[in-house]
Amino acid sequence: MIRTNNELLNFFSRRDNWKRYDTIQEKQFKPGQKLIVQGKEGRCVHIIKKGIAKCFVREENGKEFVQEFFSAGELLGEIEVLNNTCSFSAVMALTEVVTYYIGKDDFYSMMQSTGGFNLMVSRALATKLRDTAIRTSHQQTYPIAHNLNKLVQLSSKQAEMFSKKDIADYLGITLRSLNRTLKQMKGIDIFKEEM
Amino acid sequence: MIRTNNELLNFFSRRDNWKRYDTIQEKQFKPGQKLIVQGKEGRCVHIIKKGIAKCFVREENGKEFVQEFFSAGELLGEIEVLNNTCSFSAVMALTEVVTYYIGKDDFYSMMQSTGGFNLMVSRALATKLRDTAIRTSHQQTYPIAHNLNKLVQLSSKQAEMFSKKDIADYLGITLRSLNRTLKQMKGIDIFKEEM
DNA sequence: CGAAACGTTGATCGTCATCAATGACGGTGG
DNA sequence: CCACCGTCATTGATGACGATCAACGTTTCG
Repeated sequence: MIRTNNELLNFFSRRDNWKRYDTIQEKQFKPGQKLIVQGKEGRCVHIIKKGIAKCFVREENGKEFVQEFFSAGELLGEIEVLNNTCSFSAVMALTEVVTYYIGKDDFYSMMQSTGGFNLMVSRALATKLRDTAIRTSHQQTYPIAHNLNKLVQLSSKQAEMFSKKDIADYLGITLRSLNRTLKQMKGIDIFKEEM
Repeated sequence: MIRTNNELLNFFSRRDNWKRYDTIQEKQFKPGQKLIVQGKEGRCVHIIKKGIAKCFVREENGKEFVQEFFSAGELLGEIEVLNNTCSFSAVMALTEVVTYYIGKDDFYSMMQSTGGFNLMVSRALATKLRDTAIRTSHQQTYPIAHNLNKLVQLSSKQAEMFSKKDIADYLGITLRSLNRTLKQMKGIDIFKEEM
């Protein structure tokens, strides 16, 4: 549920790997603050040093859909930078978040000249794509209870960090429906006093 | 609906760009034949030269979910190769398909040494991720009619190529529901005699 | 001053009604 | 025979409304 990327985290935790790039610096975000704004052009990428952020889309009908929760090592904004497009989703800090900020040009420089960095980026993208595709398929083909069950089993501890609204948006359902389903599951399943 | 990638297509249409790699060769697939089998380890990637293929997941409950339809220039199998994993989805030729086949090792060589190729791959991944994410969000937050409407408007001509079952699986709905919705829409909307 | 009483607010749940999507079954037409 | 549709029943998810309860701050009274 919360994605991380150890490879990138390790890479950036060694300052030597990037200190020659001017624009790279640490940035702080308070809970609720946005790292990326939906509809804006992408001028930089972030790699999360610590904290948790949610990536979500606000649809025209007002509904929110949570693409993913990101934490240490995850790459943000790379899609927009690579394709020269505006961002289709927003990223907001849920906890205090610290990132490594990288300007667009430096990001491209690193891709071209810093050994292995392009592979790391490609792998990060491939993993995201894989996870997204698997999740999509599951959520489309199974009812709420099944998906919620899976989610709770995987991450009942982590789930405490999120508001129920966020979890509902992640599952693509209403808060009301989430509560209803949780209620039903408590009767049947193992997790009596979770969440 | 049918994705293409001109950048990669152009690159591979110039034979000089890749003729020094031993494993690269053209491969042919007849309609119904599989380019990638779900659950198998990824040992190669394909770039489609011509034809149309569908990428889909068979879930444990027997349902099929179509991730995407791919055509000229699209990259297949890169996720598995980059992450050293088994494929979570299958790819099957819908029409006659011709691909550029690239063995795993050559793919990595090209990423490292052939100028600009790694950027092309990253961009291809980024585009796929973007499209997938946008589609997911839409399908989760809008009813069938809305999504189907959008799909028909974008690609009423292309749609003739596919079986209705595939379109239904792409939308994550039943064939029955697809027919029902189409019927309803014909009464209301512009496309009287489509599909 | 401090404690009890009050009102406000937000989150959750019971209930009922509604809509969206599916399933079943039989009929029709190419 | 198969693809499609009419019909009806059913399940899944949502929406609306009111009741409840806990949290919190404010008021009131001894």
